Amino acid sequence: MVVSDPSENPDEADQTSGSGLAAEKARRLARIQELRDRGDEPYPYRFDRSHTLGEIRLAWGALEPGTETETEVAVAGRIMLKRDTGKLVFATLQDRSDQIQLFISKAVTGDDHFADVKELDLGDWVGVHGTVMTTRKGELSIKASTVQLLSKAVRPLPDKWHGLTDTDTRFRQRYADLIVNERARRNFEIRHAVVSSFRRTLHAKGFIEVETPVLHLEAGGAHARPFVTHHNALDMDLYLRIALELHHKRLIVGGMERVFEIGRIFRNEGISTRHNPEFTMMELYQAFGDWNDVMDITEELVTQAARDALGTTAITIRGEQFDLAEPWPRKRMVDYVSEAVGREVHPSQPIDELRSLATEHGVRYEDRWGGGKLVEELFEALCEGNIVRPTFVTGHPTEISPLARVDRDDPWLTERFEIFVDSRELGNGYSELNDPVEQRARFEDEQAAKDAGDAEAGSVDEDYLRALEYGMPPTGGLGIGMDRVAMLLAGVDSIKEVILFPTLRPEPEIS
RNA sequence: GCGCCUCUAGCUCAAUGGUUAGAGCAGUGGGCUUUUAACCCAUUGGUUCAGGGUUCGAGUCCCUGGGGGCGCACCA
Repeated sequence: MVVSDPSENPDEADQTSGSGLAAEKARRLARIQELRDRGDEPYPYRFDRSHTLGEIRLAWGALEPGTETETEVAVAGRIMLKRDTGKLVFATLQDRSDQIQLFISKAVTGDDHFADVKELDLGDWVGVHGTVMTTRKGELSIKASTVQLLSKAVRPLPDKWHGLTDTDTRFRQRYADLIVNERARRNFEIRHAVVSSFRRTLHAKGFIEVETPVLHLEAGGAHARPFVTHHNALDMDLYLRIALELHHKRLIVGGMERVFEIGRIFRNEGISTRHNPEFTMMELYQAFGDWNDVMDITEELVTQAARDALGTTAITIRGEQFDLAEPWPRKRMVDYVSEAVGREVHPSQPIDELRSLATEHGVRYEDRWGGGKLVEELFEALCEGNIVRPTFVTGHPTEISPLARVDRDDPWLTERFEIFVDSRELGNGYSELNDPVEQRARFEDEQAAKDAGDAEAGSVDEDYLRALEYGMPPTGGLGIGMDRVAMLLAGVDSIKEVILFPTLRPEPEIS
């Protein structure tokens, strides 16, 4: 550890007057030195607490005003507010669970200790021994006998009332955002509740949680541009995964029957209110099931997550109330498009008809696109934006679904669905294609598209085909964007509100 | 990548192109033993994102660059 002598840094040492940031830091650093000079440690190693603040409120929240108890407690947290009335100091202590007032009286603590309390700054961490009481006005408080500094904050907190509002600062300094913005803390509690709820639901259904490689030889399982990295010892490029799918289905071949993973995936694409380059995907695969089974599981997962995170299945989207517990509509993509254009649309139609339909509705297309791709583009342009309530859009054209099984009733379509909520895609699932011969043909189509210049197209994954050749049972598979579910339940419009440290450009200079 | 908006004290915000850029909070000094964003008195603190330009005069207008936001494009 390097300890610098403050005298070597006159910029910081000689600015204890004034009140700029540098002066404020210098003043607090001087206080630290003062404590050490007299033998006190401003950064002690540990503190034993008897209760969290939430536990205190739960147990004593109903005390009558003006009650003094004999109950000795030890609590710890950060000083958020201080109200100094002379010989009596009120402070607001915050821990993860709650905020509770400290009642610190000079007559109780003694003169010397009280002087130290006066020296505490907003932002300091303290451990407090005292008794539970309520004030005359009924505020639940800890009457402190000792207030021990646990960690001295050198940098001042943001505005005590307004908190942090500048989004740039909030996302860059998430630590400060979490300290002062209750809303930010709540969003991440919801996210946690969603993730743990998914795990509980899936464990109860007999799914095994697996961990599969992040570094891939081929970035398969989705259409997206990958990040490339390099392994020095093997001297080869590797791709960060863009999906979990292909490894999971290898495990189904291996006989694991029910697997899931909640993992980070990476897509080298634009950043927006709905996209972060790294995000969290839950994928699951269930042997002997098909798309209907995984649609049912989807409803159950999200509905249960709402119960666990919010205590209700009622949610509001764009001012409209919906109950997640009601069955979600299931409707074919071709039916959406047919409805939007006023006549029957299907990828089997002559390509010229579909192209003129695209032109008619202002949808630009490329000549290499087939009818299936055109139908999807029409759906995205004309229908996607109108879907508000949770909905399964089903029957994606085979052309755009290289890993999905063809619909048992329609060879142009697949047994595939996407979940849409508030115009956003929440997830995707299908009856898995398990015929190795057909899978090879689909891969070869992908490879042809890639060779023709489609940067997001896949290629032939020979190892995956070898796995299929051993035989994959009929399987239903599902992928859900966990960040999007968290957004839905937290009621926020930006994915950055549910990702602790979203991807940002580097800061020019930190002061 | 394109368009629009935005950036002022540690934080939250003011400031018709016109004195020396202000206020609240935080900080500092003083007062106060039941406060609740405590209060009262006094007070410190600025590279107005950066660099150019127009002007007698620029936080304000223009240009270039940077950060961020929103929209579009991209995005299974």
